[in-house]
Amino acid sequence: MGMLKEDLAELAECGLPAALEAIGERWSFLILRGAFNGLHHFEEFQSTLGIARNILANRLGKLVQHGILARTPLPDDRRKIEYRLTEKGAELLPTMLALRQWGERWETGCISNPVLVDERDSQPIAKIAIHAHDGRELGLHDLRWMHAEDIKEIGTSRLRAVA
Amino acid sequence: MGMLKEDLAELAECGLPAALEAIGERWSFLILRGAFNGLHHFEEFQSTLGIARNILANRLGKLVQHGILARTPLPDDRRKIEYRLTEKGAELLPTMLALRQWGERWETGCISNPVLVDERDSQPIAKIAIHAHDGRELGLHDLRWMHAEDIKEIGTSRLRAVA
DNA sequence: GTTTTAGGTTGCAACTTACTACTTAATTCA
DNA sequence: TGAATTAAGTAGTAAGTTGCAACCTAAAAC
Repeated sequence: MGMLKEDLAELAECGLPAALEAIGERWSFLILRGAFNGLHHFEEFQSTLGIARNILANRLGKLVQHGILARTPLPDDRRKIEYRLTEKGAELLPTMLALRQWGERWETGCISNPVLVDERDSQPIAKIAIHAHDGRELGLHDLRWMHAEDIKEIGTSRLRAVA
Repeated sequence: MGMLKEDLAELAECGLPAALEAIGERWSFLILRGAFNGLHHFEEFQSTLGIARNILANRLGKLVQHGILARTPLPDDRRKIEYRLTEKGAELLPTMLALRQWGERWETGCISNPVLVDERDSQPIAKIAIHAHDGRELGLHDLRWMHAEDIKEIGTSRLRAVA
């Protein structure tokens, strides 16, 4: 994969540091995984993850501040607080899956429950991968770094995916 | 997305904690991003990222231990150590991109340099997304968690993607 | 053979995390 | 209604991690 040795300063501005600021602390990612798997309450997170209560309170608070989780007291039992993924939080799913798949492939060596499946046919999802704008899957050698300014728009078959 | 309220114990065994053990510490991810963008030497990482030298040494050491970076003294100047991504490390690229894209979409609000493009047509890659085994893109509502044991193999059109 | 460079290590202060016990408010139970 | 329980969170303190600056070592350059 060709790299640009220049523009290293620009690295500091990319989306990664911002993302890590929001979810890069110890436990944040595991809390999110819990949320994706159906945990919604303080005590559920605490007993499932075994995290210290003050750290959990702190992390939940930060995730809420960042708009990743929504905090709602339930109307029928106002002691109970429900933490639920917002759209912003839910959009971390591809990241989570990619990291989990990597861990399964290179660290644990085995696929673990529960498995995410396509609702239509109950078959496991494909491995998270890099695709061209037209849908072709790209390997590491099909890729290059480029300056945004140098990219020429061409007749885009089905762009819109780039966000 | 349907969740299973059971098997929370199993969460502890999934690939995520293992992955986080390897790259979940502060700075590790940014060091990797540097490696993806062409950094190879201690002083390059240090001056580009502004990380403390002892922390950098510690993190590089852990990444090497985990087989994510390879450490090679250069033959023509044996003071110089080259850190280079292994295959295992390079396979973190989808995770990195997914997280970076999320950060750009939800935190910084803008796309930043350098951009990863398809070498064939120099167009930016598609957004990292979740796909069915047959290649259809899946939204959050097309997904369900399931026990691996309950999944029936069916005539797999082009499986092999599941890892 | 002195100086410079690359890649570290060391010591210490500041910050973060973890463990345990306590608090507060809403709900249930007797 | 009043006592016990539960959900969520706070407080105190010990242990671990991070960050800064100065120092070290071996190879290369002058």
